[in-house]
Amino acid sequence: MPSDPLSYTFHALADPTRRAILASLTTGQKTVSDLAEPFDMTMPAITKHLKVLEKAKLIERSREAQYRPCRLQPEPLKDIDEWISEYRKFWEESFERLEEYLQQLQTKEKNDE
Amino acid sequence: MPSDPLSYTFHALADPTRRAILASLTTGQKTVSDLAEPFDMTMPAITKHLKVLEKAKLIERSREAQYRPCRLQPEPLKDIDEWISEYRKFWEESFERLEEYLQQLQTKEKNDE
DNA sequence: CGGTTAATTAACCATATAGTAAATTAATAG
DNA sequence: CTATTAATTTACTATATGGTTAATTAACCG
Repeated sequence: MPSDPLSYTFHALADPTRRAILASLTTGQKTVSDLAEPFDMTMPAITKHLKVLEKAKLIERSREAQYRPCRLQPEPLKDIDEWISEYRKFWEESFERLEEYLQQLQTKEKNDE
Repeated sequence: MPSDPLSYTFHALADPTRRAILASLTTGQKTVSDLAEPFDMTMPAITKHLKVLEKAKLIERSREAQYRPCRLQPEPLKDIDEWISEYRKFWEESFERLEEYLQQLQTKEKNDE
């Protein structure tokens, strides 16, 4: 388990349950029971997922009476977005090549008329 | 190991060696030995990392004589970019709130003059 | 106080990962 | 054909992950 922040974030996102938890938090803060409800999984399993998300700083937790509400912390996603932006030109280039190819096809069709 | 494509991609990216390999491939295709060279790691370890990247469709491989050149396949990064774009508004909102707060500070300072 | 609800911790299990060294495959070069 | 280079496969290790059940902590309610 590499311990640099970017690896932690990617690792935390590499699980559909954890991504679903994040999605669920986009509508506002939730308790652990709220978050666990849609999943066919015991509470300790959810607690573990939340720890992974917390370690990656993707969520923040507080305490309200016996509840421990979680809320989304988008900063690490921003870091991933920045990392990935270095690669954006590669799929944009592919897209340009595709466009070019499609234009060539169209030109060819016109010539065939 | 969740087997949906997005989880595979995030998992593949959750390792600094694999991200460095991808970065190295941005300058063009490379052989396995080329890719292994900067790392203090044996060849089989690199082969394993390449398999993870290949399974995630982040690289594509071919054969040229006794070499097996790798090249970048950016499509899965595009998928991640699309996934993350759903969350973009969250850090943009935070930024807006910060801007708002800074403006309030400035207004306050003017009133204090 | 005693009972209930929310959540975590502890102990455990099966499987996956990340690496190694040694053996093997595949193609080239002489 | 033989030796060399590139890379993979095999077999093995240690550690991490993702889940379970049972026990424990923490705060509220009557």
